[in-house]
Amino acid sequence: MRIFAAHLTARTMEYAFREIERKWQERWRDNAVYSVRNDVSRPKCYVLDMFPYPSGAGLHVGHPLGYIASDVYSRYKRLKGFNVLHPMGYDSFGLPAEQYAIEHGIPPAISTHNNIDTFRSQLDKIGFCYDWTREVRTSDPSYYKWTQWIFLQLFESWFDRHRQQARPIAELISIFETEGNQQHGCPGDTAIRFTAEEWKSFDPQQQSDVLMHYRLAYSGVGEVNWCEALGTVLANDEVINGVSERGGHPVVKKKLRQWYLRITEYAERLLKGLETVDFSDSMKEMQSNWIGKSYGAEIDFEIMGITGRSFKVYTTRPDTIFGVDFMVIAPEHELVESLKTSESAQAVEDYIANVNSRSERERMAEKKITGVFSGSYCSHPFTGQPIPIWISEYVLAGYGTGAIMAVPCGDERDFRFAKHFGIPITNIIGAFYDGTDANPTKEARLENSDFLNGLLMKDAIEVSIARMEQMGIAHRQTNYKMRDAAFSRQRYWGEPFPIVWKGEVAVPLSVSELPLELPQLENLKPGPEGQGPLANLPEWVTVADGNREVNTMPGYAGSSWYFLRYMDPHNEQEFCSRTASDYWGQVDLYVGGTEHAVGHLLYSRMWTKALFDLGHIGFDEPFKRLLNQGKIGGDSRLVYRIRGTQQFVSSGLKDQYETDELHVDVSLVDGFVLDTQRFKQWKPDFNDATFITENGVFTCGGRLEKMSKRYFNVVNPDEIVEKYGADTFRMYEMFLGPIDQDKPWDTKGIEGVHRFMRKFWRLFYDTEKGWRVTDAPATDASWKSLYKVAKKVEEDTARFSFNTAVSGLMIAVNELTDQDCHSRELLEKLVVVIAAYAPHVAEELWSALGHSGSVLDASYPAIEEHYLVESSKEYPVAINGKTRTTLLLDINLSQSEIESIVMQDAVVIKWLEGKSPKKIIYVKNKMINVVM
RNA sequence: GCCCGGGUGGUGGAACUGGUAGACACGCAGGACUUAAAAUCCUGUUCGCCGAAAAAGCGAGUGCGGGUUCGAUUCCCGCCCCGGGCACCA
Repeated sequence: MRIFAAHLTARTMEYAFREIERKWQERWRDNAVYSVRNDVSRPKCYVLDMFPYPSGAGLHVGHPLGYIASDVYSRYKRLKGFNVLHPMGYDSFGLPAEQYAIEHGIPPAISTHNNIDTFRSQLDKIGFCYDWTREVRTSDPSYYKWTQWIFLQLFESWFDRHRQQARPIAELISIFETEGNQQHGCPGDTAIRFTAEEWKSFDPQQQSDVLMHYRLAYSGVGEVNWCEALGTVLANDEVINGVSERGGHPVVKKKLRQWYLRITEYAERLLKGLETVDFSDSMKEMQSNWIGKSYGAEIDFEIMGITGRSFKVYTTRPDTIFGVDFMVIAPEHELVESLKTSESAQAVEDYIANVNSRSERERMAEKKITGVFSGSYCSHPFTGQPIPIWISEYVLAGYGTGAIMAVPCGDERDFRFAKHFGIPITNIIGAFYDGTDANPTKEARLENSDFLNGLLMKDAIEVSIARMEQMGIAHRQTNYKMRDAAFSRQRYWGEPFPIVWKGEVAVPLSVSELPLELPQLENLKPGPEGQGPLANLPEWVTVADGNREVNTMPGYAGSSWYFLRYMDPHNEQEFCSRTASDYWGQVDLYVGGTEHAVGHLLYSRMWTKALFDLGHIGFDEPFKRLLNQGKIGGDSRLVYRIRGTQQFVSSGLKDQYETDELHVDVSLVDGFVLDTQRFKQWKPDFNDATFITENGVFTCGGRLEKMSKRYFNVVNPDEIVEKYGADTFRMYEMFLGPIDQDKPWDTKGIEGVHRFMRKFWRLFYDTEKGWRVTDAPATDASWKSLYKVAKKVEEDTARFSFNTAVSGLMIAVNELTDQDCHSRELLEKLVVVIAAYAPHVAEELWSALGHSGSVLDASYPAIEEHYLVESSKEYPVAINGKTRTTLLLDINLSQSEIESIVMQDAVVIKWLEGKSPKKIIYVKNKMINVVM
């Protein structure tokens, strides 16, 4: 098909990547090459990138790494015959846009829109195969209509612990009407118990309050960091030493009404579900640590002096019951008031006041031991001895019962507390306790432990629980560290809650009233009394017989279900049709960073489970397989200035002077060599700079660190694409190393990949000879090279070993060049093999080879194994495990044939020194080892 | 402190199930082509010893010290270092 080559000018015989890439990007767009239909007749593959927040800073070369990997994988699967869903969109609600609006007066909707445009234009240059007709934006009312709808689904549901699934709240109401809540204890407040008759006697307000304790999305009172001077609520990391980070104003705990998701009800299923998904072990580990399941017992202790009053502690080590030297309750514990005595009252109150002045994060970070004696005692259930009850912040109100039994000989924190306050320590583990440290062992034999004496601790756990259960003072209890997720923010730029408060009753909007649009608002200052900015819009807040909820949803609301919307993005009747979700199902490959390990991934897993329970989708884990890409670090360049001067010294000589180190923009440096002229112009300070060079060259120092503007080490993908082309950029990002590892960016290294691209091009075109493809048959050696690389790219892409796939392509191109192979039949297949990695050049050559459609509609070549079969192999021959020579041998030789050949070999004879070998190990197709 | 990753040439990395350590690149050195440069191509490049050099040969070598094995980057035990996550969770 020389016709196709004929119109090419000499200039285009060169690898003109800029023209090629522009041309194909336009064609892809104009012909909607990447739009995907929900074609249920074809096998599906769903490949998804983690939802990006469109930040104003733009992309650096580290950001697209995961996108390139998922793009390569998507294209590869399409070549293998799959209908591939590969969408992209924006998690466009969020705090940065709101903060930007407050500081610059640009409305969040506008700045977000601009950021998305920048983001998109950067992505487009890299040549991704996203189906942009499916783009979603969480801040778009047509999207958040369904976020609100799902919120209402959660609001109208409760979790049936017997069935371990969500059910409609209406079913709970009918249960209450027939049998009260005897079978379904209240997750929000275990003290709530009622019969059917009592339920019916409740007024609407009481019924509403009870139901709120069951709902999966519920409203409750939570503590926030309240800063009176700023009139706003602060996040934990905005509070330092009890004052606000901005301005240093005092911050106090304030109880505010908040929304929560009852994710704790799903703890068990979130844990179990990990067994069914293909995530890395470390990712599963992080999630299960976060969920934090533990087995133990709740034990009642009688308080002395208050007849009949007792309190519960939670412990995982009931076997240590005789080692209890004191009790500790959280400062927020409800018994604090009743435990304090006239002598202790002042100290207790001072302590509580001090604790309240600090954020939870600070309390957790606190290393000092603090606490106060409550003034009261409880009695030991077996010995009847009095045990002092202390109050300390190291016990958290939200975990277990908010009270512990302290066993200083076995628990590090209890030990330090006892030492600090001079509380005597009982030893129940003999020599395992040395008096200088607690020992948390379970292997000791118990002493001083009455009926447990002589038992191994791990066995005594069961014995002690059984005994205490029998006595009616304890029961087994499984606990989870995880807490319910706070689901409201006192902010503007988020989804409004579809809730109207009528008195104290939260009334949901009806579906027909959705979306409840976020009103335009000029002034984004906080509302009165810690409320969000929406409280400043009374005309929006006030509705007939009620007030709208003024909180908005947090960032993770929209991102918890977006993968479902991509399946059916324009559906105005449903969040996603069941037909679409049944077809596309789970995300087959989810690509993103580890920073979302416990937040986003757990929330979206919970939403998926709830939607599954309620019958809206047919699967309960959203992501079948997770690939975490590593980060690309920056390679900074440093110059050394002699202190107090404008004289700079080359890095090899810097130790001879007293110097200060400065970061220099990496674009001014070639490798390590500084362009001193440009450096002088870079900043006014350096106009008069002088340089002490080494042999006329000024070299910089280097350091690997985070890619960041302040280190001047940011490399913009736009520049790389402009200089080398998108295909080279994609290939190079993949070539850098294993996708899941962190690695430094080295712009210098991209040259090698670009050389490879040109070498590949020259299999087809030569600047002088023009089009080189011929109809001559390829040699067997060439076919072997082709099928070897086809097989390698296939296997390596499937297991995400993109770097080795690229090196395989390099080897193939090197071999085919050496073989002077220009066979059309062979090169057509090679173009398909490379297409997923370098899509633009593949399209160009596919077209030049005479094809009219996209190369993506070709099929990946079937491997013809017979070209790969070897008849002989060069075996390494080792003497005692050390390779001494090699022998080219037929692959099908027997052990005895091998032995006789090996024994005649001169090198082997030399090493044997006349002795006969003990044995000869022959592993077919691997190696030969002569053991002396 | 606990948990999870990871330590291989000057650099990024390869070696997939225990079988020729260093593929493929970068960089560097030398050479060809060129008036010159760019581009391209060729040769060499783990370290040490031996040698004028090349070839050949020998020794060491995958963070350190042991072990299992005919054979260990790979498996086991004990350390060291780097990166990440969690951190009073009873």
